[in-house]
Amino acid sequence: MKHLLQTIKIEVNNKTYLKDPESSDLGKRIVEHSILMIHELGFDSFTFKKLGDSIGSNESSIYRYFENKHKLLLYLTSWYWGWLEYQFVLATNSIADPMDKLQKAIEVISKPVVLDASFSHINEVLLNDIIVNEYSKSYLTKEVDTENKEGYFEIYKRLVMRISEMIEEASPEYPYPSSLASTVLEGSRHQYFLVQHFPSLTDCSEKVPPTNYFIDLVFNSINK
Amino acid sequence: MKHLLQTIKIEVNNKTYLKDPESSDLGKRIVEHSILMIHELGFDSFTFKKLGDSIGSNESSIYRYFENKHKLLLYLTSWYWGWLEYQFVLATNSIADPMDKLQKAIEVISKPVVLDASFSHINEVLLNDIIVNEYSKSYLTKEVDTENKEGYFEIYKRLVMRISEMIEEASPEYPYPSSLASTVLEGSRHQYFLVQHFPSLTDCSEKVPPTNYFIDLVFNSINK
DNA sequence: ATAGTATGAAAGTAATACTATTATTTTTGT
DNA sequence: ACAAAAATAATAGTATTACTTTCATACTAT
Repeated sequence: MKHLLQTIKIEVNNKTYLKDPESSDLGKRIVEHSILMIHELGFDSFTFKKLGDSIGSNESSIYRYFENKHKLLLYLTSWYWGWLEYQFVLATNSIADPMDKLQKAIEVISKPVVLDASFSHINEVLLNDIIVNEYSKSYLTKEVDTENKEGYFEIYKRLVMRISEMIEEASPEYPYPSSLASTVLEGSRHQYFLVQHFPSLTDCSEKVPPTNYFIDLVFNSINK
Repeated sequence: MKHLLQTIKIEVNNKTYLKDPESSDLGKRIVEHSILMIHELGFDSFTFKKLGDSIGSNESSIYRYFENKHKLLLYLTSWYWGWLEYQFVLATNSIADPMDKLQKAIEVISKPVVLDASFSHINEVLLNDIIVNEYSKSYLTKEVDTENKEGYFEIYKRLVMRISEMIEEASPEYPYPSSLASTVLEGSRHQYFLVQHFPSLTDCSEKVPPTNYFIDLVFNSINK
């Protein structure tokens, strides 16, 4: 996917950070290496201490950018959904036919992720893998309702609603557009998880992405 | 759902515990109060220290039953899936027609949970809520592949496969029975989560359980 | 009566998730 | 070129967690 504009910045809720990591070299290195490190160690074993050591910086400096590692995860996941939303809008915007539009939408959100050179310090392939393996941890907390009110999940919700609206446009009588939209977005990442860890529970594989399954699912649901 | 047998014991992988909690009074109180406490505090804030205090027992005594709180979560989740599988089999076993059977299966796994008096120290309603809000944490770990090999997710996998087989029986040509089965089981709990925390992302509600949505989804998929 | 088993109490350890203080380096405005 | 301000680094400290260890006590079965 190519960008039309040279300089795009994915806007993330500014409560996720104390200081915008895009505003400095250290900030970008924190983001860059946190992705590498969370991918390598898993979110639970990842600490700011280890991250500081790995980028030759100090724990306390990282705390000036992010309050704690949960907020960093919210930053990374919001960035991811913002990035995906951008591709989603770009790919579907010009399509007039509601069915074609919806099909394209499902493709964008369920196809394998490839590197996007526009954001040099962010490895989208690894970040996608973090989302597949850790995203639920960002909202499976006792603070989810407060954080939701504070807007930490806005981009994700907006994306689900965009899909939901497309389903409604393609089939105004279909009674479950929001549930179906959330099923496709959440389910898509879950199918990738199953391919990696529980291959017997899915018909998808390294070679068969969940795209065909979800296209089949959605179009059979709305065209009874 | 009534049980046919007076004394049913849900069998859980014995590696989840050091000493079977069903074998003693203290063990049962650990399980009983861990459910109350995880439900109240969330899994992340729950500790064996707090649990010990609340049941008037000692942290070290709890460690004699469960290695750590992750293993306790594996125990509770396995018990839950075993309990659900029992109801699933009981409800569907005698149905001959594959379509009726499948419909009943979806109902059992997606309907709201009610208290089951057969297991007096386990509150199934609260346990179900724990599954909705915490289940992913049992497998979103770096150890998932090892633990999967060691059989910690057997019951869950067996349940997905039972659903998958029913889908195949109802519609042998349908190409994604496993993916659809995992979507229904995982998606069902996700829809309950959305009802609780992100109601704008679902068409289900307190009054409309996800059952109808999933029946619609499955039957439109397999009867093109 | 006693050996074995279950539980409790208390203390200790290493790691985590921070906070606070002070020092040093870098950047910026004039 | 120089001073002030801002950013970063170094160090130390705290409370909590997730255990482990040791020892004491109680209860249980023969």
